[in-house]
Amino acid sequence: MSKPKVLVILGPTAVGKSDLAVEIALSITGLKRGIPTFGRTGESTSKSPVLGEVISADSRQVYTGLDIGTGKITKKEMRGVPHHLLDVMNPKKVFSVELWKKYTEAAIKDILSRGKLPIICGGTGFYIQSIVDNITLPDVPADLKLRKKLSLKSTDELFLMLKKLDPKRAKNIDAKNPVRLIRAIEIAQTLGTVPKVKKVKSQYEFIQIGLTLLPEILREKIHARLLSRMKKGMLAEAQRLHASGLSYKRMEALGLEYRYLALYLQKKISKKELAEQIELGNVQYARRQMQWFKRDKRIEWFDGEKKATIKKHLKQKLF
RNA sequence: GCACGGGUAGCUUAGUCAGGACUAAAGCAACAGACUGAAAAUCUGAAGAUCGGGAGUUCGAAUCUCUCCCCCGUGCA
Repeated sequence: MSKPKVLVILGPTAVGKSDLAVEIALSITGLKRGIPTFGRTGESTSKSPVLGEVISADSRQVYTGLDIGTGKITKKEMRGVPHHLLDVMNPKKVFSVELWKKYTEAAIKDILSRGKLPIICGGTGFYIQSIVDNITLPDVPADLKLRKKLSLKSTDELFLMLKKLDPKRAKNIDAKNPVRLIRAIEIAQTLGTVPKVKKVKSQYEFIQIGLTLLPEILREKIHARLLSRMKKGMLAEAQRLHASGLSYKRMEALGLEYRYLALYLQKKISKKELAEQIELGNVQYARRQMQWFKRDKRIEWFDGEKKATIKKHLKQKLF
């Protein structure tokens, strides 16, 4: 009895993951015992049922109201393909890997039970890894009060604290990273130690497809995308978010477009800097994403512009 | 053209007044890397400069003097 298959489409920002996911979802023409088959044309007719559903793996698209700036897929672009894990949290609150994993597990189960193919699509490597490697992280809720208190301390002080609480974790932690240190202290204070992360074999078989583009082409796409987002009213979106109570501080922490949009709205940077910083930030982000992905040797990489090749490959792979 | 201001890593600058541990510092970029309930976040590392060129004064010059070159700014023509 083979495991149910789950498709994963990943890659850096702006390679065209969302489009491909929808296309693949639409090109599945049948399922044999839970295994998809593909149509010759690669296009479903309006009458045939959609047999793939997309689960977003994007740490910012989970938030409501962050639409233009995150490049969230629109209803029209979905072309009838159901999407999960979009708009599940208010941006004033903090989402987490654990939550994503929990929701995603439920979504996969649900999609499979209806005889369809789950397609995880996104660029947040940590989220994807959490489900592919079936990681169990310590079950300690965020203590915002504690975090606030600890955030006033220096990294040296934090490191010393952790060392006292859990010398083992202190040994391999990044001693200069406040975010990591605070989280480790939070866990150690509740559990006594920071337990080792458990990796359990997943009940699913994940097929990870990575999309890449030449750096110059990616850069061009990022540039073009920025212009189109500005035209679509990204600035107004940020204003709307702030008007609805999202602090600039929080907006800055959301990163990339929102970080610089927040700075611009506070008049800390000029319009020219806004554009430059967003573009640069995205290019750097794409590199960081690749840095993460390239560790996972199970990912099969394809040129993002060669969709036909990918579909052909999947046709074999999924059978 | 004359006068004053300016020329220090790819970029923006600190240091020049009062020469000395300057064997030239920082931020950003570029490059490499980490990541285990914040991941578009957070963090690390190494590299990078004959201090515009030359001459001089001095034990010692990015720093003082002379001279040449370059760009911009302001004033005078």
